[in-house]
Amino acid sequence: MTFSERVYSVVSKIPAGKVISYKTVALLAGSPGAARAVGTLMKKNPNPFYKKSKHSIPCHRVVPVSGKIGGYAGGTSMKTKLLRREGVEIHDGKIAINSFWKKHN
DNA sequence: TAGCTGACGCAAA
DNA sequence: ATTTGCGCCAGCT
Repeated sequence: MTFSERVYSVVSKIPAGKVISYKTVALLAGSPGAARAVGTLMKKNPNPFYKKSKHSIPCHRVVPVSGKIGGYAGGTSMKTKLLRREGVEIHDGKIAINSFWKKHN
């Protein structure tokens, strides 16, 4: 199991309506300080969520710990729309703290 | 093998 | 509250 495989595995488990930070993904993937590397992987994402296959990766649900939108291959405005469509609360370009996914719950 | 890059994070200013 | 600088790590020339 490579780092990238673990990352994609974690991201694919994020429930709709919730988000997770790059940092947390890196942590769950077993490499605590690889937040930046996670971003690289999302950009290279081989399975965009809209394919809706069971292997799709909802990369739009991965955001910065700062609560801002962060980047997105299809444009940040698109990323915001997608998140809102799934029920994520975004006010003035900031994601509500309660929208962050917690692995327990 | 050796740099270079970036959808990040954090601390200092 | 913002902006800037620097460290980070895996992937890609």
